Amino acid sequence: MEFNKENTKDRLFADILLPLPLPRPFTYRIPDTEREKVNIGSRVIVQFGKKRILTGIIVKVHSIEPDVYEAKDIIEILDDAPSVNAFQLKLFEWMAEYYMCHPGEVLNAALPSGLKVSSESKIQLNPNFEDLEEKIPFADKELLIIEMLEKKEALTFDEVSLIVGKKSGSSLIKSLIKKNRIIVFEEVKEKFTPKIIKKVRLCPPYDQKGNMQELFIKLEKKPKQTDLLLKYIKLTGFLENPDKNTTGINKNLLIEESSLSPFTSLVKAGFFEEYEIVVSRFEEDDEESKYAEVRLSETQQSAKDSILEQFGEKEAVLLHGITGSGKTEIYIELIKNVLSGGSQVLYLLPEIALTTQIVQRLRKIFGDKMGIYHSKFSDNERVETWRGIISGRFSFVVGVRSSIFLPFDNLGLIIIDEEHETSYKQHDPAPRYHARDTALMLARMHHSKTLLGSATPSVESYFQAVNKKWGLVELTQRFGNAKLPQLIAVDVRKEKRDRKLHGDFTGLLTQQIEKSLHERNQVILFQNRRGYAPYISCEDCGHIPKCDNCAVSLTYHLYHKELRCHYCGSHESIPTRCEACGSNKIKTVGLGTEKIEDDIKLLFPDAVTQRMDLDTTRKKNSYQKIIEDFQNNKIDILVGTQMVTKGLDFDRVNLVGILDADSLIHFPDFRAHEKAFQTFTQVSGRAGRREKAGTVILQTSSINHPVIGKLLQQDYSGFFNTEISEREKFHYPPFYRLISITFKDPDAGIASKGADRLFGKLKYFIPKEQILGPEQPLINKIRNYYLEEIILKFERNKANLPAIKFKIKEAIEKVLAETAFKNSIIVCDVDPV
DNA sequence: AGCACGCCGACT
DNA sequence: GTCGGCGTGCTC
Repeated sequence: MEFNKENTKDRLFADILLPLPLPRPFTYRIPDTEREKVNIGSRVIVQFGKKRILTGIIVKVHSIEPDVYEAKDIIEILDDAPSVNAFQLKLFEWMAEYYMCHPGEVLNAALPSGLKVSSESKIQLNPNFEDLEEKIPFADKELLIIEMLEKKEALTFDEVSLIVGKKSGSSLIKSLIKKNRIIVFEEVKEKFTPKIIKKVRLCPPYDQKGNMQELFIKLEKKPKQTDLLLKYIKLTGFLENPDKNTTGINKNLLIEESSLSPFTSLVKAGFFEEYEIVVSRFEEDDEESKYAEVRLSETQQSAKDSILEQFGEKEAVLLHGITGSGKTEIYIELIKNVLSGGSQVLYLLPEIALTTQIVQRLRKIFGDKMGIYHSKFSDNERVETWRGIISGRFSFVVGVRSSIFLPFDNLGLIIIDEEHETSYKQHDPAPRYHARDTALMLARMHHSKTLLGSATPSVESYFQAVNKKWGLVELTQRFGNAKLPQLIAVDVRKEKRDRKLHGDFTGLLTQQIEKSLHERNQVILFQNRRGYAPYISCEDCGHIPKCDNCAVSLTYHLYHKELRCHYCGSHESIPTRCEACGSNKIKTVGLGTEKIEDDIKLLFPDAVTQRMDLDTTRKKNSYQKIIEDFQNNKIDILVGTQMVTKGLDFDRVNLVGILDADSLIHFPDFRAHEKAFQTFTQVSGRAGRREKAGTVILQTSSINHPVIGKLLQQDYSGFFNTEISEREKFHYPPFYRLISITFKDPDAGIASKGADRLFGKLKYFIPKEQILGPEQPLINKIRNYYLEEIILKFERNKANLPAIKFKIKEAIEKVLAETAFKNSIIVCDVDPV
């Protein structure tokens, strides 16, 4: 409902949603000067508290004057047209309610920081300063600052520190304020800065071809300037087509390395003019974009038809297609359909997949209609994508988790690729949302359809499909003639008995690696653990070094020569002697990617081995570099973590080794089997992309484990059936919904007491058998906070969850209000992954 | 979340 | 005696 801003003489107020963890919007007065610009969804600048300046969003306009407090004025309305639309506001609200957080936290996660104004504290001389008798003494450094302010008018705190040194900066400022010599003010500025390039063109009348002769005569005795003019003519093609002068030329293209002075003379003489234009940070195609042709196979075509047909009655369809079955082409064709119908498309991908080949491929097809939203993008680039959607420049966005927040107003299709990926769930700061589930809600709001794709669907999604809530399309053949890899499990225990083990490598695996290398093929080795060894231990007393802040053993990193904590990132040097008993017999236990890399280099000294994990890909382009090297056959053996399981399609990989299947399978979590099945299937998919079938070797000590069995047969539905009955039996998703509540406190006793207290409150409205815990999680201390966990289980569609969530929040507030728990933090995670 | 106002220890 | 520790409560 739009408030009639013309027909009222009343004072107008706006409820402003602020990007803070506060329960409700705040009411500000709209100054008469801003009345015309008032729109729901527009950004405003307001003062919040004594000095904070924030960007908020107008969520309501009304004329009800608050009676218990004086509403402050909105400082400025930043937008002429809303930056946030009604769909988004509705989605934010839904997320806050569903994920048990504050709407402001959702807003904070949603708005790219380039859309928030920042304010910076600056100092200036106090105009009212009077010291006629000059009796106030100033220190030398203070005088220095005053001198600077007389020249520059205003300085930031950082600038002050630069002048007088880092330590004394703030104390000098304080002292000057005290002496009334300076005052502090807040400078507000938009963070987004458009990209501007400097251009050059000929001034009239020389923009006419006929006047060229005259110009050359004028420059007769100036060879440098003549050269520059000739260069301009040559680069622009001015003589062939004088219209080219209107678009001019990039200044730095004209100048290049040469001296500026001939150019400056030409400008001064009025022959050239310099001007600036605002350009996009993204490349633009000049050609009228015509979608490149993609030819679907018969199977793909019928899959596509089936998807469209099922969209007729269902809001979502799950595309279950084995690795290499050609899902991407189907997506592309569907996207084309929707785009030509005039609707928008969102294509969600996990972070790592976005860095790979797929984006270039889509770019070739969709050209500049396609926007990208990626966490490695700068703020300015993100704002351009955001604005590009509002302006209609982008009707199709490929993006990561957070792209569900973009200002779509007419979605026709959302594609969630690699639907099972757990990285779609945000863990740490609130909102702890799942992009897949949120996208389904977003689609519903737009009356749009959702296509979920995976080779190994999550149990939850597959359950929706087999229960006919969603449509289901299955692709069981690899595209073209590509063969499925052959999976072999090797019993590590048996090999150990038979003394066939080479360190951590079974006889079969070493043989196969040798064979692959000999055939000039490539090998991928997977180990889901980075570092050299998960921990080190003293051979004499068994002591294991632990992190001081977290309840985990420290991982041994050979390359950096340190022990590191994978939870808080702290590190220390490797001890030469046991810190408990002084023995120097310290051994490494278990294996990580570093050790595998090391051992492989010893076993196969002639092969080029590269490691790919968090530690080798931290730098911006290192991931890309490794991929390229691998693609160009500069690497024979690639050793890596999860990272090697995603979207790497290389023809020459014919062997994949899974070093230790057991650690994933036996991980203490109800989703461990699912995760193991998915991960192993995904890595296996890297082997053998063409006619030749690849080989996957799986080293395990639990050769008879059912998950291994299903995996070897690549029997997804068999796996699903076993898994789903376990889930039903033990009351887990998808039959039950989970909410995890973590109680954190720097004191272990208080954490435990607090969790008990919360439990006591919860049991009044939640049946006891639906509350698990409180219990210490496996890792019971992270970053110096002790953890206690309570898990709540609610039978699907039976409980009134919104009401229960409300009561949970009340209970939490009550507990936190007790003084004993003043340092405690309580975190709710809805649908934890 | 951040920032101010407010009450107790080690220093110019 | 003050500077500064962070504890509590509020922000339209």
